[in-house]
Formats: sequence, C-alpha cells, structure tokens
Amino acid sequence: MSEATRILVVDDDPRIRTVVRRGLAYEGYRVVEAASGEEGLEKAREHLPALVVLDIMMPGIDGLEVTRRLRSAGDEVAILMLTARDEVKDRVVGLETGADDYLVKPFSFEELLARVHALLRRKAAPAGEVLRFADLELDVDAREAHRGGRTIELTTTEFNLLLLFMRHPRKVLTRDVIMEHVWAYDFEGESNVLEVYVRYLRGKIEADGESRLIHTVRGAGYVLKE
Amino acid sequence: MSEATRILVVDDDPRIRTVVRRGLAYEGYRVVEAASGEEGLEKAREHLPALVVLDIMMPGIDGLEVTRRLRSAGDEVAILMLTARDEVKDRVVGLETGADDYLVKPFSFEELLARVHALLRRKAAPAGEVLRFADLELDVDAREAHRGGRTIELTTTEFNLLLLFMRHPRKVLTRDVIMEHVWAYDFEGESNVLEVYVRYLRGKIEADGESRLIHTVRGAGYVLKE
DNA sequence: GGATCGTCTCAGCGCGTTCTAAGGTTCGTT
DNA sequence: AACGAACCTTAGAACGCGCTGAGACGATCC
Repeated sequence: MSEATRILVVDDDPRIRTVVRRGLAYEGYRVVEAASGEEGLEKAREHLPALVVLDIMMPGIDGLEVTRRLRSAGDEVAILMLTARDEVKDRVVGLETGADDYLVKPFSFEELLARVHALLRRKAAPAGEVLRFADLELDVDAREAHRGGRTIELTTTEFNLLLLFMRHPRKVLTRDVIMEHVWAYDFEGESNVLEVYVRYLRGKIEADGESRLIHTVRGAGYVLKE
Repeated sequence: MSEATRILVVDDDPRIRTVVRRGLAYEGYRVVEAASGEEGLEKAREHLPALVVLDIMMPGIDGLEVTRRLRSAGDEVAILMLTARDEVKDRVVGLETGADDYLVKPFSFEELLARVHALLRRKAAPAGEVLRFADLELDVDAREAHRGGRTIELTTTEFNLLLLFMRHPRKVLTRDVIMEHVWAYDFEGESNVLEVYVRYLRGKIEADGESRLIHTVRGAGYVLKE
C-alpha cells in the first residue's frame, strides 16, 4: 500500500506497549495502541490494521475473546498472540481460536519483528492471492482485476483503493479511513480525489450493464456489496 | 518435485525423533535420523536434505555448533532449531548462528509441521535447467536465452534479472524486491540501474516486432507477462 | 597500451498518472 | 417544493515516473 502498514498493539502492560510501539514505529510501521480488549476491538474497527499484536492475558476481555470476536465479525486481520506461560495448551488454543502465530514472553524485539514480518508476508500478501467478490476478481500478484471475462488494468491508486474494498467487503468504509489508507492523509485538506477515483474504478469494473459493486453511502463513505 | 523432499532430524532423545519421523513420513517427506551432532553432520553431507530439524541441547557437538559448521561449509539448508529452555538468549543465539527458525519444547506436531512448511516454502530452491515462458526460454546452466529461433547471450546481471522474472511470471515485482534480489542493495542512493537493465533485456529478448514480455507497472515495478 | 566488455551514472524528455477545479446532479430535510 | 449539502462528472494542468542515449569507469584480454 502507498502508506505505512498499520499495526495494533493490545496489551494491558504499558511497558510492553511502549517497547513494541517504539520498535515497530522505528521500522516504519504506523502503530496504534490499546490497553484492553475492549479498546482493542474498538481500535481495530476504527483503524483497520493489517496486524494485531495481542496479549492473551488481560483483565476483562482477554486475547482469546478478542480473537474470537474479530473472526466472527469476518475480520481476517493477522493476529500475533503474546502468551505469558510457556504451555503447549495455551498456544494451541490460541491458534485454534483463530490467531495466526504466537510468541512466548519474555521475547526480544528482534523475535517479535521476525514474526511480524513473516505474518505480514503470509497474510497481507500471500503468493498467488486472488480476492473475489461476487463476479469480480482481484489478482494481487498481477495487480489486475477480472470481471465478465475481461482483464482490467489498474493504476497504482486504483489498485490500492480496490484492494481496500476487497479486503473489507460489505463493510462501510468512511471517507477518513479510506483517505488514511490509500492517500496517507491525516488531515482533510478539502479534496475530492476519492470521489474521482471511485469514478475511475466504477468506470473500469462496472462497464456497460454490469451491476454496481461500489455503493455510495451518503454522509458516511462507500461499501463494496452486490 | 520428482522425489520426496528429504528432512534430517537430529536429536539425542529417541522419543522426539520417533514422533517427528512418523509425523513427517506420514506427510510424505523422506526422513533421515541422527542421534548426535556428529552423526547429523555426516548424514547432512550424505543425504543433502532440504531441511534439518535440529535440537539445540545435545551432548558433544550441540545444535549451535552443527549450525555453525554447516553454514561455514557453505550449506544453505533450512534449519529449524528445537530449544528446550524458554530463554530469549538461546533462541536469539540460534538465529544469529544461522538457524532459520526455532520451536520451543514441548511443542505439538502441528506446530512443527507448520514451521516446516513455512521454511520449505521460503528456502526451496527449484533448480530447473530450462525455464520457459511464452516463447521465451532461459537455459539456466548455459546462462543463455532463446527466442524466435535465435540464441541470446546474456551478461551476468541481465541473466540474474531475467531469472528473477522467469521464476515469478505474471507477478508484479516491485523495485525494492528486484533491487534486493539482483543487486543486494540496501538502496541508499537513488539509482536507475534497474531501468537501464530492463532496457538492455528488452533490447535483447524483444527484438524487432516481437511481443513485449517485460511490462512496466507504473508506480510499482515490472511484470513478465504476454 | 589499446580494445572490448560489462556495469553503472547522468540528464533531458515524453507521457501516464494524479489531482484540482468548476459545474452539474442527486439526495435528504424542512 | 425548495433549498443546501453531499456527491458526480469532466477536462485539463501539474507532477514525476520511467525511458533513452551517451558516456565514464574499471576489469579483462590481446
């Protein structure tokens, strides 16, 4: 993506959060923090991170429950679980619940970074990935789309935008979220680039009499749905 | 692959060896066992495995030393290290020594299998002698290409670049990826070597009225496709 | 020492991509 | 129905990416 990958760090221990935040920020990631499971779920919805570093042991909603809720909401975000105890059971339960990998505390930052890289490579850009929605396909490797038997070439911005939609189908994406992900704008600078690019995309993927896929939600943003 | 992938399991604990051997054999791998570091080095030389599952704690030559010797002998085999103690230092030293990944004992077989798969995917080095794409052939041994009945001589850099494309057809390779693979740059300074070499390649493999094979993807990189 | 080959730098330019801006259209609210 | 806000559409300006040709530099061979 044009902008730095977002990572959400959920841990009730502020020291862990700080270490992880600083290290990942130094590596060029955009880091969002949450001090509890509740806050984690909220921030995940708000920022659409590519990966969540999630402590398993937390008061209130613990890491396992956060994972369960994210997954049952259809969120496929990469989850790296931090387990305090070194017990097979914990790790297995974590993976069964829907986490993608785990790391046993205490860990060095280098270990965390290695797992983060591996996960992002595996999850965010798996080889041969083809995203599908309705009769629309997005070939991530080739950076091209397919619909109605034709191949659709996309520019970088068009691709990034469509990728965001395809990764969050049926979910209303607000203007702010889209702008942050595709254009890296922190600030609304009064621009209609987004509308222009939605039009470009529609022109390419909704040719002729094909059904509309990118719908406008007035006052909110856009959704990918039938 | 024409033959089953070979995996060498080095551990002084026969129970571990048995569990791992049975599981991996069930998955279709050819498993070779060794009960000590010395035997491990010997079997590695003899069988040229694609991956070594290596216990770190062994009497005599331990896992770290085995790794060191393999690496200093130029062996790039994938190494998955088994560490008994859950101490950061052990794991980090293991990775620094040249291991590719580690697993903390006790582990479930599923965990082991996941790591083995990931490692093989990452490290696998397909040594095809002649790569083909469309009407273009790349003879890896002779380091020359063929198209339209003629033989195309390539310089080292041209060959490496074309090899990368041929190994990832129809996949957009970003500038960074190409630079890392072909030039091993940390890309500090801006350079357009890549563009220059793409031009050289195009000049050689897309002579006259032949169709374009290396396509530019503006803002991203290049793709090999029809 | 000269010639050839391979690698890489540099600067100018063309053109695709991105974005702005202005006017038009639709929608929701009253 | 009327109004303003939100969104759509279009054209074209501005930007910068990638292409190109020339040549500097070092290595190798004669």
